[in-house]
Amino acid sequence: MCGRYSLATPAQNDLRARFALGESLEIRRRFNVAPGDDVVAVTTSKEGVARGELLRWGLVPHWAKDARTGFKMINARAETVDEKPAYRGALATRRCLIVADGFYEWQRREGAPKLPWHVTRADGAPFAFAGLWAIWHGPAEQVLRTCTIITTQANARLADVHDRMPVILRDQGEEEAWLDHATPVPVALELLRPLPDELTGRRAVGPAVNDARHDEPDCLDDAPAGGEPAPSLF
DNA sequence: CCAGACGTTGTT
DNA sequence: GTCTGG
DNA sequence: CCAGACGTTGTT
DNA sequence: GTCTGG
Repeated sequence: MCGRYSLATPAQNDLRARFALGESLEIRRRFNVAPGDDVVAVTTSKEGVARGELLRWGLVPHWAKDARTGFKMINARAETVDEKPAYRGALATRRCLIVADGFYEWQRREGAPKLPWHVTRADGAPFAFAGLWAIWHGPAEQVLRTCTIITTQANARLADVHDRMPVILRDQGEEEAWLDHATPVPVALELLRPLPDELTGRRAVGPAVNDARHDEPDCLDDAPAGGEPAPSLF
């Protein structure tokens, strides 16, 4: 799945050019983005123009009674996203990009603490998750713009760490197709594949990332020696 | 018809 | 809002 | 995803 | 165990 990620790339101007985020959007270096945070995203206006904005991670559908619903909807399964009532409408008209440069997966181990891995593109370049977004009108004048990250089966490169991974669009062409309102849903669904093994990089990291409130560079530090999976005793 | 869910992951 | 289950 | 709470009454 | 908050 995808419950934590990074956008640590220091070159903000490169990000603005690469993803058409606009000049005014504030882009902070993030080492530990968690559900409930405002995240850097690209949506499409009614006129069909891509624009950068901040969306709260955790989709709150327009019919939700309260905003806490979002914590249950941080991911949408690619295999069923066109069937689920909570996502089907968004799939047709509110697809978005969520800008990142890595994500974290926790590997469960017998007799040892869960080991976090930082997964990136093999070349370390920033990328976009395939996402969906929604607008929610709360009590008073409260308006929330929220999003979810689509997940799929993990590729072979990550199979020993976890069985799910977020959908990372492969290139700018796929990103434009995902954002384009003219792309029919069946065509958009074809983009929801695992990143190819040869484009995937991974590195075990230390426990700093475990705490969602800790958003510091040491989240990316190498796992301490002995943190790698020990040979099974049996 | 009304009531209640609407989500994913991992673990038992 | 829309679908499913009762 | 992980971490941390999981409760009520009454008083400030 | 399950829910909430980050």
